[in-house]
Amino acid sequence: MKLATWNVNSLNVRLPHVEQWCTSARPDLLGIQETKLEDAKFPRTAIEALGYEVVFSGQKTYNGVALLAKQPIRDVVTDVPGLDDPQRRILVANVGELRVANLYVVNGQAVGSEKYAYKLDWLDKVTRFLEGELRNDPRLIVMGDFNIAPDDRDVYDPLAWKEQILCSTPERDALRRLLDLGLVDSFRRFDESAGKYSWWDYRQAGFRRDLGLRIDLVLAGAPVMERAEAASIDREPRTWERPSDHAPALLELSDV
DNA sequence: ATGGTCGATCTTCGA
Repeated sequence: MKLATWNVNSLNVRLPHVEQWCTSARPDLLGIQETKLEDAKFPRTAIEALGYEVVFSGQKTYNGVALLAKQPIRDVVTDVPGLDDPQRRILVANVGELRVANLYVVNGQAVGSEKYAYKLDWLDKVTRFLEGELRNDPRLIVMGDFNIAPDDRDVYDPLAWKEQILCSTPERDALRRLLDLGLVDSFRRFDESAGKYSWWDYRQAGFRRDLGLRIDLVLAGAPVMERAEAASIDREPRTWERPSDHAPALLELSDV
C-alpha cells in the first residue's frame, strides 16, 4: 500500500499534474493540500475517473484539503473540537484499517506575527485532538504540509533560517509534542541524510539551485511503522511545466 | 539591487 501527501497549490491549476502523477505513481491513498476550491467547484468526476474515492473540505481562494483513496473512505471529520476555525485545513477519515489525518498546517508568515500565534494555537489544538484519535486506535497516519522543517538537516541553509518561520524552536517543539504522542517521521526511518527536500520557493530559482526545505511529512503510529517498507520524496512533478512548489512525500506499507 | 514568483482576485494578499 502506497500513501502520499502533496501540496498542489491550486487543484484548479494542478489537476493535470494530479492526474499524471496518480496514473504513473499509483498511490493507494493521497492527501492533497491547498486545493483553493470551494466544495461546489471540486473536480470530483475527474478524480473518480482516476479510480479513486474522494472527500474534500475546501473554501474559496485559500487552504482546502482532500483525501483520495482506492478503498472506501468513512467517518470523515473536518472540524476539531475547540477549534472554531473557518479555515479548511484538516480532514480525518478511515481508509481500510487505517485512520488518516490530512493536515495543511498554518504557514505562520513570520515569527511573532498574529499568524504565528494562530499557527501555534492551531497545532496545540490539533495535537490534543489527535491524542484522542491515537488513544482510540494507534493505527494512525498524520500526513500533510506541516510548514515546519523538523531539524537542520531539512533546511538548505540552517544559519539563514535559524529561528525563522518554518524553523523556529516553538514550531519544532510543537511538532515534537505531536510526535511524542507516539508518531514517527517515517522518512527518517529510511533516510537520515541532510538535503532531502519537499518544497522549493518559486523565487530565486529555488528548485534549480536545490534551495529547499523538507516540510511535507508522513507521520505514522507504531503499528503502521511495523509495516513500513520505504519512504521517499518524488521530485519529478516539481520538474514538470507550471509545477506546484511542493513535491509528493510517500510511505509504502506491506499489505496486511 | 532591500528584489525575486506563483495563484486567486484585485491592483493586494498569502505563501
